[in-house]
Amino acid sequence: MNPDALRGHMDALLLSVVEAGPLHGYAIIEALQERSGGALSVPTGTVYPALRRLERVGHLSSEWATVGGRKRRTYRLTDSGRKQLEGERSAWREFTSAIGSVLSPGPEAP
Amino acid sequence: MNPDALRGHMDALLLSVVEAGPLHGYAIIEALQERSGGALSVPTGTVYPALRRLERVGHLSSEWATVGGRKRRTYRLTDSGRKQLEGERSAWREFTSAIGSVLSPGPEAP
DNA sequence: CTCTATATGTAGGTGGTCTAGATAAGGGAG
DNA sequence: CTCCCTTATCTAGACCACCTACATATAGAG
Repeated sequence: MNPDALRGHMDALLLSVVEAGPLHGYAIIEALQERSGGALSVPTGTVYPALRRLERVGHLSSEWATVGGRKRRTYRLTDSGRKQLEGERSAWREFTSAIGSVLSPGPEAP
Repeated sequence: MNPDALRGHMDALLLSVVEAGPLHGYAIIEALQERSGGALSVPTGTVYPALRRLERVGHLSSEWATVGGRKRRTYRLTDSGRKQLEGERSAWREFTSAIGSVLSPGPEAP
């Protein structure tokens, strides 16, 4: 997967993964891999800063938890984040539609 | 359209637009707008350097023409570019599939 | 003459992502 | 006990595709 292709879609991916329930960063990375059928392997150096950015703008909130001696920062979708995710989903549809119509070799039918 | 979303898909768009026949930069920008239903308005500062980059790597070739006193640099898809476009199209399908499966709220069926 | 459309190009800035490395604790293998 | 893998988080710095803004030039309309 070309890294540049993810530009501008990272937020949607992260928000979508934590939609069902709170998750910590490491689990988010695994969830991305799993739900994409292994196609998405996003490095930690991308995910952790992105999560902090999303928290900074208010789309996520976080709290620390300790499970089995391991410290985790668990992220939760805020109301703002839920609205944002809605917007991201419709933006995604518009985006794929626009690119798809340029990429598809078929000429317009009369 | 969020500019970042286009990252990594510009090549596919440009190659696809010149697939049917040679076009010059200005016409390529108009074709992108038209074929996307107005969704894609890519600035000249993006397109011209991108076209030069694609020529540098051999996916496009160019020649100057003068039409009605205006100078145009007309770009043509090379064999290498045609192969590249094929690859870009399949990459696009994989990309949309991967993102789509993460973004879609539906849980996997048993 | 002025303004718009056509047409191409560059310099410099932005910012999200990646690379690479640091830190730390649990648990199994040997 | 020691080594190593997994789990878990974080940051500094580099990269580079894209954008903004500007410069240049001709044709044609008003």
